[in-house]
Amino acid sequence: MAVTLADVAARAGVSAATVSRVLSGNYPVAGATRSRVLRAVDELEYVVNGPASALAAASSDLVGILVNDIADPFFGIIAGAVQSEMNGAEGGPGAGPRKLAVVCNTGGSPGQELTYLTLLQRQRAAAVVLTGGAVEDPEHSAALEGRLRRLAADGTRVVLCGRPPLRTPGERGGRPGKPDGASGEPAGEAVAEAGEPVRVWDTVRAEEPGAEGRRQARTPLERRAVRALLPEQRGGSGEGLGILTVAFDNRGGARALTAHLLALGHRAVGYVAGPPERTTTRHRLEGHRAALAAHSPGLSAGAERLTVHGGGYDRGSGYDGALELLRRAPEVTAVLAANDTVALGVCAALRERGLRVPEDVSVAGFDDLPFSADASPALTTVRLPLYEAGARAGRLALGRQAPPPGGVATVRAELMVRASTAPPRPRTG
Amino acid sequence: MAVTLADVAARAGVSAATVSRVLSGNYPVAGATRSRVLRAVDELEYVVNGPASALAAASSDLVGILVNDIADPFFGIIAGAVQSEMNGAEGGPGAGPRKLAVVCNTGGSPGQELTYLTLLQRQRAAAVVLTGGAVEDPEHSAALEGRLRRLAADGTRVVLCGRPPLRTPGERGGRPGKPDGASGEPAGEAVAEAGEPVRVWDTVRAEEPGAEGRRQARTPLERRAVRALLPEQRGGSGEGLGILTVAFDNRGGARALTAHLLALGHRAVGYVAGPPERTTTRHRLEGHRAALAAHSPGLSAGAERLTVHGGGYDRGSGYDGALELLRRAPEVTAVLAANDTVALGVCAALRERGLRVPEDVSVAGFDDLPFSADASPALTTVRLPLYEAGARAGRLALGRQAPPPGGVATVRAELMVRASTAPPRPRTG
DNA sequence: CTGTTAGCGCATTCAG
DNA sequence: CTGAATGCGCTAACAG
Repeated sequence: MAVTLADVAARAGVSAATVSRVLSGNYPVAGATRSRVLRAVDELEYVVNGPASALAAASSDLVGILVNDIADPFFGIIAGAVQSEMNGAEGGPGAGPRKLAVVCNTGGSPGQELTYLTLLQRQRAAAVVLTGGAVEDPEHSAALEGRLRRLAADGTRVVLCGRPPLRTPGERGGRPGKPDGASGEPAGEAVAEAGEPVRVWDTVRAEEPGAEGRRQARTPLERRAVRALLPEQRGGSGEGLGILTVAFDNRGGARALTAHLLALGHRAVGYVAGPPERTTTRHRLEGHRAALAAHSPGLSAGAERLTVHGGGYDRGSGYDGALELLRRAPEVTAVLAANDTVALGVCAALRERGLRVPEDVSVAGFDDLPFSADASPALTTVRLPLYEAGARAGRLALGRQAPPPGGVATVRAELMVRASTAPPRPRTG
Repeated sequence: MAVTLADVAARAGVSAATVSRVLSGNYPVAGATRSRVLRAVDELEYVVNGPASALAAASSDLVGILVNDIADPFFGIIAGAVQSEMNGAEGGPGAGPRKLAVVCNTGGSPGQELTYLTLLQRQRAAAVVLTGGAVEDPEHSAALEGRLRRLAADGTRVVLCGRPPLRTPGERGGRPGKPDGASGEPAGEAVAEAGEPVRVWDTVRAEEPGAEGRRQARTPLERRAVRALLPEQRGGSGEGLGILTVAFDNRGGARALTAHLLALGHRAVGYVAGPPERTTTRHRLEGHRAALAAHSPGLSAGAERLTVHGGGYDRGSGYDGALELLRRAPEVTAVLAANDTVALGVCAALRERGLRVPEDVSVAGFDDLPFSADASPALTTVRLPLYEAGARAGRLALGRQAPPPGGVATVRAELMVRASTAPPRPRTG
């Protein structure tokens, strides 16, 4: 039904191979032939058959981006950044060999996440980018890790963006690896120190993209031999297979934020956190607690009671969480939120209870989403360079940028002090 | 490198054909053989090669969802709904033949839109869903239409969701078609009448999905014959090729909203609209003007001056637009916004100017996004059943639901009166 | 520079 | 019910 290469070849009076060559553009073709072919392509409105092409070349131009919530700007910004890198890649005329960057919405469900990875593996995706916090259930972690390793082993580039790196073999059962210094150290100071700033790398264009790590076994026989093995025998540990990570310094950011509140004089600081099983939630909470502990053991002890976990990172969770917090600890003079969206919900709840922000209660968010700056009052928050991180993840996924040392880049978080935080009101009476 | 069907077959001691059959599940296989195969699949962690499968079967399991702004919940809700339909489809055990629903972010750019459609066509996507308003540039419309018709002709299901149907041949150069009664009639009444309510259809499961309209020419010879023709000779007009539409009653909704304001007593109603070239903007504006005209010619005449076009459907546009509006027409007692997000920006700007909502100025949005109900004040708006519309679009894209009569379903808009609108303050002096 | 020749991995006849 | 054979449309050697 659809037009094929052969049709174009016939119309241009050349062989199919020649057509293929002008379209891929990676092979010398005479100018005259070239334009003749191009014209035929145009006249016939020919569009390459992706599946056939992928089959023959053993590579596809699909890049999957997994997000936890497609309606959340946090992911929108990252995903958009990843996509923008795909386009900038090669702007050849005609049917430029652009990558098809697509986003898959897992809704935060581990099952969906796995399903999408399988689907992408089936499509032999060129790369997969997993964004946002991971769920920490051990069973799921193992399954996820397996899938990712298999993907990587099959030549799909895997990049994590905004989630911690995969645990290394030495840490089985423990916490995720922390290859840089941005993790759970004593943390006496308030400023976030990140492993590696967002440096501008020389864009290392691979001359033959996709030809680096793939196809370990070249001849058919070798391949068969490898395939006869069971998975355990095949893969090795999977380390060094090139699962890259662009991590956020959530701990450092939260620490800075809490330190800011403490410096203002707050002592009863509530925390409306995200769902407990997510890495992002845990890391931010750890940073918060670290700052409290650094200030005084007493504050640290009371932290548990002042923490409320919401069901998600949405406004509703913030609203509900704030009400619960006020019920549990009406004395709070400041509330930290899981993120900016949650913070807005917190503000709404506070206002409804007749409390002014920041006069009665200070509120702070996280992420510095676009709306935070012009909310009223403007939100004090922690800025994460979401776009830059996403762009970098995109470049790593394309192999257009050298991997960071150790495969992990931690991206700096920056405290943004705005109008929603102020010193606590002096006690009257 | 990756495991293949043949490997599984070898390990299970059967032929490749048999493995293929147990995996597709659409062919009788002995129970014993079946389980043996399944075990081999499991042991080898076999994952079907999508490209190969797609090539052989001439069909893929990719479904593309195009959105204008991935960071906008409006699209998030619709896209999420479409995706949810993909999963519910067939929950077979093992590697269930789920569709890979994937969202592509055009950023509202016509060029990107076309690029993505080409990419999806290249992948031989099973279906494509275009969501949200279209850009009305004639050149782009023509190009877009061409692409869609070719997609449809190639067997890809095309569904429009939240945008008007493709113009019919009789209307070349004119407005998009309006097959139902919800368009630009005199509009004397305030209530939105939609073409067809969101009825619950009997879910018509096609026994052999994908086997309906495709493969018009069965034998190789027939196909060659067809392909030898030029596109113009090939496609026909493209009408009846099954480009389905789930349209929103933007006009009716806007009319109802403006009527509500007029009924409250407002006479100076400002409008912070979206970008002028988008269908959604135009339709909502038309509904607004229709309601003004229905009330009195005088109001209609002044409408132009009270309309400000923003650069997008985001908060910033609302903020800027409101400031511009106040500069141009400080007498406004009510402001309509392009959508809820814009409305929030409008509120922020008004507050900053010292105007209270709704005491000094009433504000209303559009769409009824989740945050609108618990904004402060709660936003008066027009509810569009985004999730239902997306779900329906998903079912249509899968061929799981009978197409609406005429290929177009218009979805009702419902006025939601909340706290952000009130009667205008009586003039003092 | 260009044509010819083999597959890529799978679905699907057609025989058994 | 199962196996062998064929071809989907394209790319990648390998000759010319």
